Amino acid sequence: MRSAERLLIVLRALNLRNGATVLELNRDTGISRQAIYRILDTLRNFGYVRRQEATDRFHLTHMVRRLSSGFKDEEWIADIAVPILGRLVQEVVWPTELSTFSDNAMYIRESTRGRSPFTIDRVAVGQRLPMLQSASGRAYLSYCPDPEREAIIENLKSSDDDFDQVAHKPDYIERILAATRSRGWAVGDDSFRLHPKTETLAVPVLVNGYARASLPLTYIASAATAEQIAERHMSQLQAAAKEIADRMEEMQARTDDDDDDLIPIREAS
Amino acid sequence: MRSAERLLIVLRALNLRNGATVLELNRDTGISRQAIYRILDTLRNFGYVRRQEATDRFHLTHMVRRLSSGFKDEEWIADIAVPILGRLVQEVVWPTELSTFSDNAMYIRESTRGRSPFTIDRVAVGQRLPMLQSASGRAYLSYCPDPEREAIIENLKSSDDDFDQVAHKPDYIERILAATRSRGWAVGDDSFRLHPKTETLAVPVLVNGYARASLPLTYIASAATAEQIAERHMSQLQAAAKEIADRMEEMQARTDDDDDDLIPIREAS
DNA sequence: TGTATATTGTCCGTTCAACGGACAAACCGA
DNA sequence: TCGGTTTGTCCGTTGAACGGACAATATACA
Repeated sequence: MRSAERLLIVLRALNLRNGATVLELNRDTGISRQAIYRILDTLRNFGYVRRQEATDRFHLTHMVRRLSSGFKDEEWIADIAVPILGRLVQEVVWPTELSTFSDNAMYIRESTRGRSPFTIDRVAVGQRLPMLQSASGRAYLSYCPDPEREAIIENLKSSDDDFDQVAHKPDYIERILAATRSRGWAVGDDSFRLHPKTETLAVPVLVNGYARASLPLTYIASAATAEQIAERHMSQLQAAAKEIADRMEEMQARTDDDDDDLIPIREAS
Repeated sequence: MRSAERLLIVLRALNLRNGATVLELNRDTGISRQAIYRILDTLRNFGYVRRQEATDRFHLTHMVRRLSSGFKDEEWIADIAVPILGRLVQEVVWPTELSTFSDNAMYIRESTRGRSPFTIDRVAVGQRLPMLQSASGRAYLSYCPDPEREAIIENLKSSDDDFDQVAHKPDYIERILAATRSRGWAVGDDSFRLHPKTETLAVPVLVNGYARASLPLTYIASAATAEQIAERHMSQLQAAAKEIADRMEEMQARTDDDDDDLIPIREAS
C-alpha cells in the first residue's frame, strides 16, 4: 500500500517537527511534493492536520490523539513483553504469561501457551484471575505500592465474587504477603485452578521498584513440585521480569520522539 | 487518496476496540476484508500493530504513540482557539492573538492579523514576548498558579535578556500583578512594543481557574485609549477566553474516545 | 527595474498498486 | 456428518496515485 505507507511517513515527520511546510516535508521524507499535497489534503479531511493561516505551515491538531488514545498503559507492558516471553519459552519449557491488574483482578494479557510443548488448555489471554488466590494476584499485591494495595483490598471487600471474600481476613492476607515476599515469588492457591492438574507460580514485574504486572509460570503438578520448578527456572523467570521492567523504565524515560525504529522517515530510494 | 484514507479509518477503528479481528474491522468500517488485510500488513510493517499470537487478534503497539507524540499541550489550546478567534475578529475589528508560555516567555501561537482590516504588520505567529512587559505575559503571570509564577520569576532572574532584569524588583512585579488583577486584564508596557504606533491589552484564558494562555488585542494607539477599547470589547474578549477555556476543560474531561467527529468510522457507501 | 533563485500550486497522461470477486481451507456447533 | 462462519490467498481489471512539466508568486540582489 504505497500511498498509505507514505501517509504514515508524513504523519511521523509532522510529529518530529510540529509545524512544517510542504517543501520541508518533501525534504524530510523524500516524497515528491505533489504527493505531500495529496497526503496533507487527506489528513486535513480527517481533521488530523490544519494549516496555520498566518504562517502557511501545517500543524497537527488535537485530533491526532485519537490515533493512539485507544492504546492503554496495560497494553504497553504486554506489548513490550511479547518478544521477551518468546525467548523465555525456549529456555523454560513450561508456558509463561504476562498478567496485569485491572478491575479488581489480574488479567492475562499475553501467553506462550501454544508455543510451549506442555500446553494444557487453549487460549488463556483475557482470562480473569482472582487477586488473593492466583499466583499472579499474590505476586502483584505483594509488591505494588502500599496505598494501591490498601485500595485494592478495600475494593475486594465489597466485591460479590466468592473468591474475593477472604479480603475480610486481614491476618490471612498478611500471611500470604509475608510468605510471598520472603520467597520472592508467589504460588497459587488450591481453591483456584484454571485446570485441575496444573499449578502456577509467579514473579512480579517491578518497574521502578513496584509491581506493574506479574509473570506466572504454569506447570503440570505431577511433573514437579513448586520448589523444583523454582530451583530450575526461577533465575530465568526473574531475568525475564527484570528485562521487561528495564524496557518499561527505558521507554518511560524517553520523551518519545526518538530514532531506533522500524519506521523510515526517509523513503527507501 | 483512497487507500490512505482507509488506513486512517482502520487505525481509528482499532483505537475504539483495542484487539480486533479482520472480520470485526470489516464490519466496523465497511471496508472489504481483503483491503483490511492489506492495511493491517502495512500497519504491521511500521510496527504500529501486532498480531496477538494466542487469540489471533490485532492490537495497537506502543509505537502508535509516535503518531501523536509530537503534539504538545500548548498546541492543543492554540488549536482549539482557531475557530473562536476567527469569530472574534468579526466582532472586534482589531487583531487578536493567542499566546502561551514557553521557555521563559510568551509566544504567539495564533493570530488574526491578516483577517483584521487594521492589520499593522505581518506574521506575528512565533513572536516571542517578554513576561513582565507584554500584556500577554502580565495577564498570564497574574493568573497562573502561585508556584508556577514563583518558578518563572526565579528563572527570569538568571535570564540575560534585558527585559527580564526587572525580575529582580519584587515590588515592581507586585504592583503590576495587583493592577492587572484589579482590572481583570493587562496592558503592555511602553518599554516593549512590537510596533511603535500600537498598544496591546490582554485577558488570561483561565482553564480550571488558572491561566494557561493569554488572549491579547492590539490596537492603534492614536485611535483610542485602553479604557475605550476595554469598554467596547472587553466583554467579547472575555467571552472568547471563556469559550476557549470551556473547550479545553471539556476536552480534558473526556477519555478521548468519543464520537462527534469528522472521521467516518464507516465508509460512505 | 530587471534577472536569478526558491517556493508554492496545479494540470494531466501514464502506469502500476490497490481493488474485490472468487475459491479453498479451516473451524465450530448441531 | 453437515451447514454456517471465519480466515486466507489468488488474480484479472481498473482507476487512483504518480510525478514530469509548467505557471505563478515571493525574495534577493545588482
